[in-house]
This record gives sequence, C-alpha cells and structure tokens, in this order.
Amino acid sequence: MTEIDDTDRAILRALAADAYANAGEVGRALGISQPNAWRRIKRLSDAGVIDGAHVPADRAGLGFGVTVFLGIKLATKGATRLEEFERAVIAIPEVQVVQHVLGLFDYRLRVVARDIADFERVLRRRIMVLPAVGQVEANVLLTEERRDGPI
Amino acid sequence: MTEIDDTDRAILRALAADAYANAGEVGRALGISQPNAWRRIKRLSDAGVIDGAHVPADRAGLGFGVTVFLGIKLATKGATRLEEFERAVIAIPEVQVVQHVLGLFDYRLRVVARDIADFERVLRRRIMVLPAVGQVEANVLLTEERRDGPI
DNA sequence: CTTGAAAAGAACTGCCT
DNA sequence: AGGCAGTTCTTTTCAAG
Repeated sequence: MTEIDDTDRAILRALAADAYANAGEVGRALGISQPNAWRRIKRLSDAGVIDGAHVPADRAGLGFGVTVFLGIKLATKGATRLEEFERAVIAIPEVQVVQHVLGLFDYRLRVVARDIADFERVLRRRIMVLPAVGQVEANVLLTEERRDGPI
Repeated sequence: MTEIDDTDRAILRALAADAYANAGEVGRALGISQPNAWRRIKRLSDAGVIDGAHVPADRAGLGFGVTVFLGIKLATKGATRLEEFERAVIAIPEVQVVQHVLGLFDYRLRVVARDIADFERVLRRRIMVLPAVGQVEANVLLTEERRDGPI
C-alpha cells in the first residue's frame, strides 16, 4: 500500500475541485513547488489512486432529457446467470452504469433516454427481455447534486 | 442553443474515451486538422457542453471501502420540507450524490463510509435524524461498471 | 480549412539543501 | 522530503495560402 499523507489528500481535493489543474496550479494552491506537486501527482497516478478523468457530457443538451434508475431483482441467480445478465445489460447503449448490489435488489442501472417514450422502448425491448429479469423498480431523475465526498 | 454536428459528437466520444486527449490526438483520430479540432473543442467548452472533467479518486484506496445507495421516502412533503431535507443531506460529508427522484422513493443517496460499522454510524447519527425521513431502503455496492452511454 | 512557425506554458530532470 | 534552475516537449495562437 502507498502512504497517503495530508499533502496528498490536499492534492486530491484540489484535483477533485478542478480536474484540469496542472502541477503548477496545484503547487501554488498548497504552497509547495511545482516539481514537488508534480512528483506527488505522478506518484498518485502511478499508484492508481488517480486513474484518468471523466468528461461528463451534458446529456440534456445532447438530447437525452430523461434519466431513470432501475432496481432489478433477478428471478434466477447463480454465477452464470449473473455474468450473463451483466454482459447483456452493459451492451445496451442507453445503460450508463451497472451496479451489482446487495439488498432488496440485485442490480441497479442508470439509463438515459431521449424522452419517456424512448425510455419505454428501452425498457420493453431491451431491459425486460434480458434473461432472468424478475422484479423491476424505476425512479425518474428530477435533480442531481454531487459533492466530492470525504477525502 | 449551439449547433452540434456529427463531428462534434465524434469529438465528445473521443473525449469520453480519454478525457486527457489533446486537440492533436482528437484531430488525428477523426481525420481533421489539429487547429480545427482545437477550435471545436474550445467551442464545446465555451458552450458548456464539455464542462470540466471529474477525477474519480479511488475510494477504497483512500480507506472508504463501503458504498451504499439509500432510497429515502419522506414522511411529510411540501416545498419547504424538500429544500430543508436537501440542504441538510448535502451537508453530510459522507454523502456523495443526492438525487431527487420520482417513483417509489423521493430521494436516492450515494453514501461512502470506511466500513459497515462506520456506515451504521452515518446512517443512525446523520441520516435517520434528518427531518421528515420516512421509509429507508439500502443497497450495498459490490461492483460497478460504467459506460459512456449514447452521445 | 490547411500548413507552418513562433510564443507561451507545462512537463520532466538533475542538483542542491 | 522538498526547492531551484534549467531543458524538452506540448499547447496555443497567429499569419499566410
């Protein structure tokens, strides 16, 4: 395991606030030199703590106005069934996130669609036809707020 | 609204695949010139379609091994209650995402904790004490897979 | 819309404390 | 470990076809 000290945590906070911040900016913000910041960022990257960045495209602006969260309970389980289901569900373009979870449901999906009619098409033609799908629960996203969480 | 043509969509796909790709790489991938790719990326940024990148820190590596999704149904509603609840819940450091949703639940939360014991502390001391919390459902994250979704 | 080139800035290296 | 000064590389901007 790599040691992560308070300076590293401060760097992670700075990068969480601005993923495009460079070593110079991060260093200035923390009061350490650019090469020092650079070395630490590189160490964190090499250790896999920082692993690439993600560009959140504006779905609504791209014509995908509807986001729905599905909770899915499989009718039949077993290792083969789970893998089969995961492979099938990740292949659906409208599915953004597949979460294997423990609790009332077995899987949670984040699905985007152009509108409710489009979502119904995805649900009926793509999701409900998957092998072993049992109970399905849906929640339509109204607003979403993200924080960086504890670092 | 800004016009987004197929080339822009291709650029968004390229950036979704690699957020750190520069104008030169994107241009080469699409068969357009570097300055042209650069201008388009800048236009998309200025238009807000691309709005910064997000660095997904490795929670497990930082000592937050447990991620739980909570579905929350409020006991009492009304505009004031909703705003009150949202403000209180977003102030909890362990809460990463607050989604106001339509369906069986009113809110969905993504909560991180060091371990199950730590999660129980957050749930009892932070979540359950919030005003108007009614029914709560929990799902513990096992594995998560993300795709870029349709662009 | 392209090429080419120069200016600005960031990444990386080695040396010193 | 961390800072300083320098080298190399990329990005960004501009001029011209």
